[in-house]
Amino acid sequence: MLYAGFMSAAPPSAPTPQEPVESPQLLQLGLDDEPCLRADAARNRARLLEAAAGLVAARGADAVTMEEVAAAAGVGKGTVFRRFGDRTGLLMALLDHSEKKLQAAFLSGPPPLGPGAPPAERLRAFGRAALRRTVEDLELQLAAEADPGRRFTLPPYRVRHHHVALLLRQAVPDADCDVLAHTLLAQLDPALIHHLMHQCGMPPQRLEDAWTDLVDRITGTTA
Amino acid sequence: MLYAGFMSAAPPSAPTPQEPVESPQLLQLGLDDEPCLRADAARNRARLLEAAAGLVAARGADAVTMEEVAAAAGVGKGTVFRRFGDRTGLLMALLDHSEKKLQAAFLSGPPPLGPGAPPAERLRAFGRAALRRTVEDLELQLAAEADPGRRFTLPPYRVRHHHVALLLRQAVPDADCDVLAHTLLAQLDPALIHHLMHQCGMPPQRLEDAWTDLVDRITGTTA
DNA sequence: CTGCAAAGCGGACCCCGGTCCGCATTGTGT
DNA sequence: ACACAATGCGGACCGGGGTCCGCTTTGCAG
Repeated sequence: MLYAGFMSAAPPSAPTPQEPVESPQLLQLGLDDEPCLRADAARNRARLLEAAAGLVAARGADAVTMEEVAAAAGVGKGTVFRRFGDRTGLLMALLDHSEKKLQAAFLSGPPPLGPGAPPAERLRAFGRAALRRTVEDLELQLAAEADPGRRFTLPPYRVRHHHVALLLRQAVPDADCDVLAHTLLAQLDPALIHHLMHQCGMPPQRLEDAWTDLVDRITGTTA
Repeated sequence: MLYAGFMSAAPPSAPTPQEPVESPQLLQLGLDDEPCLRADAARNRARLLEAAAGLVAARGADAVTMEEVAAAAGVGKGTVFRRFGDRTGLLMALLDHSEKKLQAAFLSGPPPLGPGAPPAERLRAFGRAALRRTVEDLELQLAAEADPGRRFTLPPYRVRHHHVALLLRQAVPDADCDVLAHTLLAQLDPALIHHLMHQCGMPPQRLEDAWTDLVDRITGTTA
């Protein structure tokens, strides 16, 4: 399970010794953020998030430029990138709160989402929850989708994948659950949701039904 | 089924009256390309493709810049964009030939890929073929992935989706085949393939097996 | 062969994401 | 209180994708 570098042919010579960003690669399991920054840094971070949220809300995620955010927060462009790594990082930070809430719910909340219900049941609940959460701020999720290559290595995805794979192993021990989990998660991909809802005009209910049906087929359960 | 604009909040005022590009939005069903260009245009197009192919082969897809391609072909940058629309367009044009071949094979080739075999059988064959074809030039496919939003509206994807949905409707008439087809196709996504093979170290055989297994589970077949 | 509209060309230009590095701010040890 | 690392800041800078518009080429009609 080495989740290292990944840039195709980039020489891994110097592992870029300066890289605070945030939670560089590790699983974000809920409650680790903000590794005690310096006073001014913390203040700027807060300002940036606020400014970004405001601009995004006002003009839509992909009409907002990094420089604008910096300006609105009253800091320099470099500061934004130092803190959040890149555009995707900033956008993800904006989504972080609600993602954490979802994570908490399916990792340790009450059944059927959390532990306690049978796996197939939990899978169905997971899909419903994730779907609704995604629909809430679709636009932002969409804009936060990194270049296709990184998608699967981003912490939020990894957590979801780990969870779904776990449930699958309980429900269908004879399947290749690692791969299957990716397939299931694909049906919750913001880009797909957007396509189905906004371009094909499907109602959210249909997506929930499709998820349920898929889980039923794969686990062999009949609802 | 309106597949219009799609840019979230962009004013659709002027539908950009000049847009030759190629096969703007329609299904590419095999044999429509090159709507008779002017002599010089055709020559430049050929030169560009050749130059691009050369550079990509030599230095890897994402180390090649549009300006380089233009220079190598002895034309101006503007010409590249006029002909191919954007970077993705150029890359896709490079993949066009092999994609057409695959399309021909599953649309009208011999069974089990083409018509004649039972649907579940055809689905299995489709996955195998698509998988192998994708592995062949993974890097290019990866680089050609557009921004996530456009993925599902690109002609090659639409053709595949249409095909898979058709087979599904025959095999499992009671399911939501439109959505299900997207789910199946997700397992053939170049980005996922790359992740599983190059970052998780899975052998191609395992992906083929996973596809077969998935088809079996969904169609209820046991073969 | 010639004239002329349409089609195509090309490179200067813009924009934006991302980097870099000399300077300013912290906060800690004494 | 002071000095001095370490940490962070910021804006000049760069590279590459994509656009624009005046000029050239093409090829058709007469």
